[in-house]
Amino acid sequence: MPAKVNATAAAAAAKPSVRERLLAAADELFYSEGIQTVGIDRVVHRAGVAKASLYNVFGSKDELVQAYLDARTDRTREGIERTLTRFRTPRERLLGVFDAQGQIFTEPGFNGCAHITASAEAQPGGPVECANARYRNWVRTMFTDLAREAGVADSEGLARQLHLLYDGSGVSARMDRDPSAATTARAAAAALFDAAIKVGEE
Amino acid sequence: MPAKVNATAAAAAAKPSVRERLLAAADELFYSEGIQTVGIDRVVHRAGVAKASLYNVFGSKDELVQAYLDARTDRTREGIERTLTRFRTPRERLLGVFDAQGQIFTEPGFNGCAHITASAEAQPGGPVECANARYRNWVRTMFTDLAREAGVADSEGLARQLHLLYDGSGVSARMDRDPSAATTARAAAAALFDAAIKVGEE
DNA sequence: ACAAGACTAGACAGACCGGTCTTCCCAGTC
DNA sequence: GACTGGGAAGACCGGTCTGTCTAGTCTTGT
Repeated sequence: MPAKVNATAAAAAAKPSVRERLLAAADELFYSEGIQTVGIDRVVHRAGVAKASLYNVFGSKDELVQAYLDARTDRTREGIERTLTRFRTPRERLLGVFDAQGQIFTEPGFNGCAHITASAEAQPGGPVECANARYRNWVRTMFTDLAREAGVADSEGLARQLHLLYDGSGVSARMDRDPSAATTARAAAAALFDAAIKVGEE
Repeated sequence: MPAKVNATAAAAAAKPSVRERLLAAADELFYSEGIQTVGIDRVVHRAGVAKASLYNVFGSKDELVQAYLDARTDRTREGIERTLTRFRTPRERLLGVFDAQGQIFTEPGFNGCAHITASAEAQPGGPVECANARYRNWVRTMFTDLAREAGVADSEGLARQLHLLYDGSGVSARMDRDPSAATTARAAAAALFDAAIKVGEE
């Protein structure tokens, strides 16, 4: 057993698994060019993997897309959580989400929120919609938790407002090619937060 | 000349022109199912028009898409302007944009902002991006004008914040299937507006 | 050494795409 | 009644798509 673990670990170090290579290729191509426009052939070629392997690991393109979106969700969550460790006060942590967003916006190759883009391309009822629901559920609960920890009475209501800013910021950063949308959203979030706190104090 | 005008007017009354039928069909199909998913054949069949006629009126599918988006922009503008006539005070008119949005969200067949969806499907640099830039430019100047008329000192800054809410509201209404996103956005807009007015009074 | 499974390479099928082109019909005009 | 031009119908072309299948190679455990 240890021998096998070492063997696979060494193989993973030398070369990522088929699944990882496929996910990496799918992420690069789907995110930058769109899901519909990128065909399976380009993904497998970029991954250096046979087509049959793709259909062995994932059953269809739809499932590959779903895995790509779920991986995006995980990476986004990790990035935000890492950024939030830099902040101490609850208010800073709440607004820090938009700082993390601004950081994402300035990364090379940024092309908007992958989930919004994928939603526009996918037909309703498919696995893409499920992945998007998971993502949006996480964002909302994150905002709700941060608002509650900051002492906001109507944490759920503020979270819904901040989620709108979060989505709108992503849309603007992509369509207007304006990374400063994050700072605009942060300023608006600060005003909404302060107003919500003031209401609670009354 | 008058005879010809009467003839074309009568024909238009009896049956919309080829261009109008194509635009109507494109609007129904592109908006509800997506641009990439719907092929030219389905559009011409729905419009009751020959394929050659489409390529006579519009040079390509891309141009048809552009015309479809521009028509959407016009209809949205008319709808919002019509709604705003119901409001008197500048504050009510500013927030009335989100009332108009809420009305759009509850219309049957609502499927999100057509421009955001189209942007996700189109490749950058194409005519779709130009149509989207026109739309977004109009939205922003509308918010800026309304904010200035309401006496907001930093009308441009508030307009950018409200634009984020406007976009986020459209995204949420589509992806969460929640038309109440408009009322959430309206409440947030009211808070941001009141905060902006208060800052100006200091 | 050898068997078994994982993986690659690529042909193939069936469907659909945007766009062009031909053919035919039919209403309006002299 | 002959002519004409706009539009309808749809065949057709080259290309691309997803997904399947075959055949061969390489690795790994025994």
